[in-house]
Amino acid sequence: MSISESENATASTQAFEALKKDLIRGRFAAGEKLAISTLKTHYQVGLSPLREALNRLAAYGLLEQLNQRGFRVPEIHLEELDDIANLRSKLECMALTQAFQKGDAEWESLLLAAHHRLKRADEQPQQVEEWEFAHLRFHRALLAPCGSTWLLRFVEQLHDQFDRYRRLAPPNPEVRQVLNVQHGELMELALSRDIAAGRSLLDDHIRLSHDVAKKCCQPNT
Amino acid sequence: MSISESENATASTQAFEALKKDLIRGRFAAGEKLAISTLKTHYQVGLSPLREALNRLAAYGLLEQLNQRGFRVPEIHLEELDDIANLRSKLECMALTQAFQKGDAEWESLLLAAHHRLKRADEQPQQVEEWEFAHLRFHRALLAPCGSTWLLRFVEQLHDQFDRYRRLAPPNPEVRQVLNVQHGELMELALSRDIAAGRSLLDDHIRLSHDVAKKCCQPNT
DNA sequence: ATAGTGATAAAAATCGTTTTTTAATATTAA
DNA sequence: TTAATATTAAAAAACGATTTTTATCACTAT
Repeated sequence: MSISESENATASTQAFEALKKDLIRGRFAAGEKLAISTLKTHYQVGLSPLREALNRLAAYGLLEQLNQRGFRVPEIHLEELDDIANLRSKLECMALTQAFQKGDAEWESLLLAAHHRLKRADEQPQQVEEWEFAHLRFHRALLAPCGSTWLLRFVEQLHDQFDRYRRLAPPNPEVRQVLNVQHGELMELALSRDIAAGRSLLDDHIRLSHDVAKKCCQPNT
Repeated sequence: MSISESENATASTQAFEALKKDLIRGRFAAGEKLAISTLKTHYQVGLSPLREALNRLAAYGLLEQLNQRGFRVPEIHLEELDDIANLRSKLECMALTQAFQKGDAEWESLLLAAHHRLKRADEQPQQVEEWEFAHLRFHRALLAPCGSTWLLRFVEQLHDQFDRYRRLAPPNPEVRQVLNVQHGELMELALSRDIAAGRSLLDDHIRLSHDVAKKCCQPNT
């Protein structure tokens, strides 16, 4: 997703990425109206690049844009979480099938590496953002060779949407433990190209996170 | 998609919609670098709203954004057309299944109306944009009650991408004739809730357009 | 008391200019 | 002649100020 090769990022792009992270992390309340002048001082950017970032985020679906009355954080709805999770399952299983068919030895190495990094990050439970990033990268690596740019794009977008809901729930070590085991198993199934088992496990994996996220979704439905 | 309720649209939104239309219509050459100052005079908007529109279009996938070097129209690639068409088939068939299950009498009426408007538009072959709009609306109406906001969003996005390719091909009355018959059949199958036949026909429908579009895709692969 | 109207304050959107970065061209050294 | 460097021109990005729109609140009339 990130346009920037971490170097020459414009103020727009930096603001976009910082805001995106904070929106997924839950720094803003659901339904909250964003005060542009506040954001301006907080993110230390001018008005123009900030507005460009907000426009991108609205087009991406992490903000709502209301003509002549600014931007607001989307509300949380149980039905939307269900929609996101269900579609995510379908699209990721689709991608997994193709990835298992097309993935080569290079892919296996990268997946192994991503999994290792994820396990390492899991040993530092205080560094939440590092784990989140490693987690995202593992799931990306798993589906990367599926061959469809657009499918990967939508999967990423749904993953971001899903994470916004998931991260409303408080950390749960037991569940985390299960999810981590599943990551290892997904990697193994990738190596053995077991499509049926892979799809089934990925589906369980998403459903488990979904169930946890659901519990924190009741208040503002 | 359109944020504006056609009234209080901001300059950003107007520029976004005008540019989107022109990008899909093929007013710009594939790969072309957009000269912002030219666009400014052409669309009669200031720099800020124009840049906001360009940022939205890039996030939507109708433009490429290169940090510090502006915006360009994406290249045309046969492989991408295949990707778009294949994914579009899968997602639309998914949506069709759910729509046929959930659609009610109100949906049937709206679909009937949309089909009628499409047939009328087809009698005025010189008014291309009117037909295109009616066509888009018919396909929207067909899948509307599928129950998944996100699926509809992705379907719409792929439809726009697909149309950019499709509209590179010169008009073909014979093919158009077949497609129109299929629209009527799709409507009939919707009324009779024949999911299997509906999926199969929708798949054929997309494949036929795909095949036509393919022929105009060779030069710059 | 309530609905409607007008004035005021706040915020969003837009504009024109300045700064920064990239691209093109010319210049110099190997 | 080629490659590297400096210079200039062009374009993108960002800023600060202005305009426009919306929201708030007081006031008036019913």
